[in-house]
Amino acid sequence: MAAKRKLAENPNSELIDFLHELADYEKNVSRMIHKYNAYRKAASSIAKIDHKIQSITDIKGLEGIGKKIAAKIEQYLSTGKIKKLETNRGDETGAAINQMTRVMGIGPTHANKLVHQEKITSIDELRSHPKRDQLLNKTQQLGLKYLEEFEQKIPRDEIKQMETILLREITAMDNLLRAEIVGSYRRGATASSDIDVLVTHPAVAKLPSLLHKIVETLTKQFHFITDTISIGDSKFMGVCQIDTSKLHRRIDIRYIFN
DNA sequence: TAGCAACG
DNA sequence: CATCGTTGCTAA
Repeated sequence: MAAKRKLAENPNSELIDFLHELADYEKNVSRMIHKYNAYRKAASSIAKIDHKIQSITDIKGLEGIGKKIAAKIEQYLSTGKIKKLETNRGDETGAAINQMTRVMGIGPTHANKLVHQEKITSIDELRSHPKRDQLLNKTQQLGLKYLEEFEQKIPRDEIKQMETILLREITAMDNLLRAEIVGSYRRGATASSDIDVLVTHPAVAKLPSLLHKIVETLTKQFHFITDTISIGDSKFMGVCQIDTSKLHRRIDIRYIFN
């Protein structure tokens, strides 16, 4: 295989990162979803520019860049910094809220509640909190338990091994069932953030309970699935592990029935 | 049971 | 890339 070339970096990536950071703060901490959208829109406009922005005239009139954001970009161009961003970074409460949102299932609403009502300021404090299990629903408890593992990318080779097991065991259950790994793995990625499985059955009006059956088998017979986050008739979200020496991984199984 | 929160 | 469908939780 040809050596993988490093993707040419966007000439304005630092500015784009700053805008994303401002956006996240508005969404997670200030709870201003419209400001969040405005920053995202501005960032995506700038991402389309293929040369390094030299002056404010390069972006004046660009879609999604109004007075307020233009002023911040001006600050960035002249000083390399954005005051608002520096202020945000100095906000310890805001930092705590952002930490909480690292946990799967904890969004802006719950993160704010944990920090403002329970005065929790870090992941460690959340872990050791006496009321931890009352403060978090089941999804969030799993998210906290596996936080560091879920933040690790899954090497392609590991997904390949999982693919072998999944395809074998699912077709063994019913030889009409077809399973395939989709998502970034399917698109050739060398590492993925989760495993995305698509299961189809050619027969019409097949029982919706088939997904439950698949999940039950992979859990009880093979101990491949270790936890269920949510399960309905068409979508399973959970946790799996190829063997006990490997990390726990996020897995989604979608079942398409006609 | 509706409506919110979170995920992908 | 954002919007929307699916799922779970909880207040009413």
